[in-house]
Amino acid sequence: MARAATTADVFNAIAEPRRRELIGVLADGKEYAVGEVVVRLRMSQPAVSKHLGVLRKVGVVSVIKRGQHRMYRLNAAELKPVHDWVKMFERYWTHQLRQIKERAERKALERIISSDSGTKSGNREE
Amino acid sequence: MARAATTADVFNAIAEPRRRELIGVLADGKEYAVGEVVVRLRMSQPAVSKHLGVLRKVGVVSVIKRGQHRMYRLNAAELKPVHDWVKMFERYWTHQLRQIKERAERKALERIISSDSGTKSGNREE
DNA sequence: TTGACATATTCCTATATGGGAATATATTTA
DNA sequence: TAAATATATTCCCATATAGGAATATGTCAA
Repeated sequence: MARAATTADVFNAIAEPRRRELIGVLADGKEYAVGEVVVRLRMSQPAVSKHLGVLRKVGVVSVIKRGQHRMYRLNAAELKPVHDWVKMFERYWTHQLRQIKERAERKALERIISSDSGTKSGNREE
Repeated sequence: MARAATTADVFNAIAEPRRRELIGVLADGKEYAVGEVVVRLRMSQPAVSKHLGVLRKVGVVSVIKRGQHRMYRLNAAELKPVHDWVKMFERYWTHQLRQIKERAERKALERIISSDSGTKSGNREE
């Protein structure tokens, strides 16, 4: 099997740096025409259109026609799955002092345990 | 140019669902041998090794040899860039009531504006 | 209608993938 | 030393890219 499509889910869609930049432009919640994004990011127009297309397929942006322009708007709620997933690890870098303390305690505990029964690399249950 | 390598950065590395599952196993902070992961996720051993290899290249996991085992441990701090980036959009889905109210206000404002000067799709500065 | 403008789509190509199968490389044990 | 065990690596291939260039499509204005 090949790599999953960029349009497979939000995680794949935002893996591309240019697309994150794109989202960054739309981050103020206002709507932008393709041409505006082209100017701001100094990308080619087809590139912008394609990237916006990917983001639209996963729902991260939405479009409405207005005259000859297509106005793109961020649909930030679609980024929530990413936030939810990575939030699980928040505690690893917040509260640095508490974290350092806990790590020290854990190491001390490991020392005590390993001076106990040996190295058999036991079956960590199951 | 082709798509960026999965080892290019954390965003690309975690785009693959199996790798997020892998990280999920290591999420308790303990160290795991490859074989343990193979059993827990019911993936083939080469697949696990390869995925762990990707995660190691971007620094999300670290390895130490212990006997004939390679013990993998999560290096959660490397996920912080993802957290930092997506945190910018937190406000869009928290405080739902406030959010709904703001959206209503915005729409009302837009109605007022559009009944004003027309559709010229003005140059949003710059 | 014709032309100017805004955007999307198609065609191209080098590149990397993920998975399965087979195999190589340790390391422990008998 | 040889077998067993744990893990990594290689080879294979179908698939999808991202970007540039060219072009198609759609919309407004004269």
